[in-house]
Amino acid sequence: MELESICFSSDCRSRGLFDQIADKWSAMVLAILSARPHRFNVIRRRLEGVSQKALTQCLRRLERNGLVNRRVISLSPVAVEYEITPLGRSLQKPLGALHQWTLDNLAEVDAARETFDDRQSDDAFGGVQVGNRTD
Amino acid sequence: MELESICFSSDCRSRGLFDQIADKWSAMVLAILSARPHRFNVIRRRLEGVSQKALTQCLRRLERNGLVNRRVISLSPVAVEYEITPLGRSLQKPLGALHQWTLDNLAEVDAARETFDDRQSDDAFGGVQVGNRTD
DNA sequence: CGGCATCCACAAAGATACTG
DNA sequence: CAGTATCTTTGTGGATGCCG
Repeated sequence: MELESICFSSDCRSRGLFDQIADKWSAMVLAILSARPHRFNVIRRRLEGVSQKALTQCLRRLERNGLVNRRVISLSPVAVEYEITPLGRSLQKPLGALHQWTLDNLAEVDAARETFDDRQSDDAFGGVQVGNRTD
Repeated sequence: MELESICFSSDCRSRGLFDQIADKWSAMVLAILSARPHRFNVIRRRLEGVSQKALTQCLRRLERNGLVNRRVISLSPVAVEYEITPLGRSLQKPLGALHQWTLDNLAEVDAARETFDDRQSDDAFGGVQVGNRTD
């Protein structure tokens, strides 16, 4: 299994990169941009729940890592467009596969969580309810 | 492109799940466990740089989401073994693909970062050095 | 419009110490 | 051995205000 080839040493630089690219906002932004370039506030609106700060940081990171390009279209009023790069497109597939996995296995994960949480409650006080997690 | 099927609404539950499963420690733990079950400190040692707290939390999360099983082998001295579940194995493939991507594209990302960082410095003070990022 | 700067609250990460 | 508890430090998210 190719997974065994993962490098575990603490100075393996792919660790840091993994952290930078594997987040849900990045995955969603790349998905949105895969169709065509978009402007900041359009992305912001489509990504219900993202703060402007979080989106700015996400786009900066994507830009710095070469996954999107930022283009100023016009000044006054300022218009900025973000477009996906070929490198960004290449990342889309694995990121999409991961997202697909969450979709396919949501139910099974939920079931596992219930089992786990029930077991925790029982362990804590033989049957006494302590309030269930809802996250 | 299947990526377009990503759900962007803020109540889409797959968002939260994405955040829970897409982290480097989880990917590495699953990779380690794919060969055979391992005990806590063995995993800890192979994952150079992970804190005991981070690993505990990671394993708890993996367990709660049904990706690994925790088995107490013996009491005094306490021995615990973690084994990957079928669900965990199914997650390994997409996670591994993501890791493979970081390996394949580290150089290209590095180049992009240099370009980006240089441009930032120039923008700030036409040529005056302000200290380069090293992260 | 597309940001950045600031402040605040809270969550997460680390280090250390202790336990069955 | 495999954690838990605690404390401290760092980071992140939200709200707000300002700018070109």
